[in-house]
Amino acid sequence: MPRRIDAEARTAAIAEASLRVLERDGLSGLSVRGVAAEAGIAAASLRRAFATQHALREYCLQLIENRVIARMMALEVTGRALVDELLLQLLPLDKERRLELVAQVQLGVLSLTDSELRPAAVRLSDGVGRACHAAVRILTEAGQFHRGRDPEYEAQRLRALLDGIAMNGLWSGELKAAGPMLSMLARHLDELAEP
Amino acid sequence: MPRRIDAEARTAAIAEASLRVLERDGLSGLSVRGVAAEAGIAAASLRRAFATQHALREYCLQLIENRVIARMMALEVTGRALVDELLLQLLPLDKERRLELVAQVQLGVLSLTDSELRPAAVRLSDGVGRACHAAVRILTEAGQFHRGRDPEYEAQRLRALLDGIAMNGLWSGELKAAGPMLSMLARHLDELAEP
DNA sequence: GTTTTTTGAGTACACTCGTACTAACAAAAC
DNA sequence: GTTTTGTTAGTACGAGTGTACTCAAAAAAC
Repeated sequence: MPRRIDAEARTAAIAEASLRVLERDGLSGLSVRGVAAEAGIAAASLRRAFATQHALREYCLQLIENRVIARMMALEVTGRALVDELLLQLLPLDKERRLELVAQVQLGVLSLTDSELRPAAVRLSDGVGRACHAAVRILTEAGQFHRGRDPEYEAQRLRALLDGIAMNGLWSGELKAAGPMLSMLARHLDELAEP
Repeated sequence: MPRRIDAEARTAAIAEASLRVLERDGLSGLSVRGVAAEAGIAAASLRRAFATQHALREYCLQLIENRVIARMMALEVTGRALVDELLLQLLPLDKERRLELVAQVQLGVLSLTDSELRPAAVRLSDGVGRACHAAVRILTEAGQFHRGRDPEYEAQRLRALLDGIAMNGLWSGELKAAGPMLSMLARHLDELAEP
């Protein structure tokens, strides 16, 4: 009976268009009409996939989480190299990751004053924290984490540092700050193995 | 001839009302009518002080910078204690500082897609960087910065860490994260004096 | 007193917003 | 073929937006 049942692909395509709109026009551009135009569909079709704008914004955060996790799962290295690649998925090093991060920050800031959106934003934020704890664990197993250091403290400090590097990278234009971001993170990880 | 010439006090009062609106309602609440209502004045009076909404947003960033700098100038301690107090002015430890930080992040994120607002946001961001460089310099002069460490690297890392701590503090509710933020920063500063 | 300037309140315009409809068209399932 | 479902286009509503006016009231300066 149904004409087509690619509901998942449709919602994903809409959410990806939303991310592009968020990076180009910011929060004010994330409207039903604007996203529908970016996705190349009718506004009514969008509202069939997402009944409210809140559902759309929530799914955007979900999509970002899914994309980051997918990239992390696809990594095939181990030890320190894995930690490097893991954390690099959270920095705005190329167009794709910058797109995700800008969208995440825009929606995250919105969640500060939109209580409905907070749970989704907090979930994504918690994911970053888990990744940093995992990074410390992997370093420990690889013998690249000095036994005298406090794993819990270092995980939290790494998380804050990572967020700070990412934010500073956002203020700078596109790729200008890719080098400094990489070297600072690498240098910090190096230090974890020593004193 | 003029009725009153307290133009500066008026603009400052409006901008302070804007910060309150930004924290309570977010960017979407920063409208001419909304801010005028919060400031307790007529919308026409607001538009006499700020001809465009862009001028209002720009002055909000200016006001935040002025307030932070004023607090820093008022500090009367030296050495490590000065560094502590200096950096604490940039963390959301109480209502006033959280208000400023939320407003700053809201406008900063807006500046990502509003090129007119970028210069003001970048100026404020640069101020944070200068504060971190000053912090490292003060620590060095006080003998609390190990000679083996790289001042430039440590200043940049401190800046990223500070931003990250601040952002993480924002996602957490109000004062819940004040303790962890303080201890993490203190511990990091302690380490700068050693290895 | 009069004059001058700012404020306050109100109104208006053209626009966009989220949301909710309708009606016509297209394609797959039976 | 018919039926069922999804897409499209269009319209409509009430609300909010930035911006731009007008006009009466109020207060300081002369």
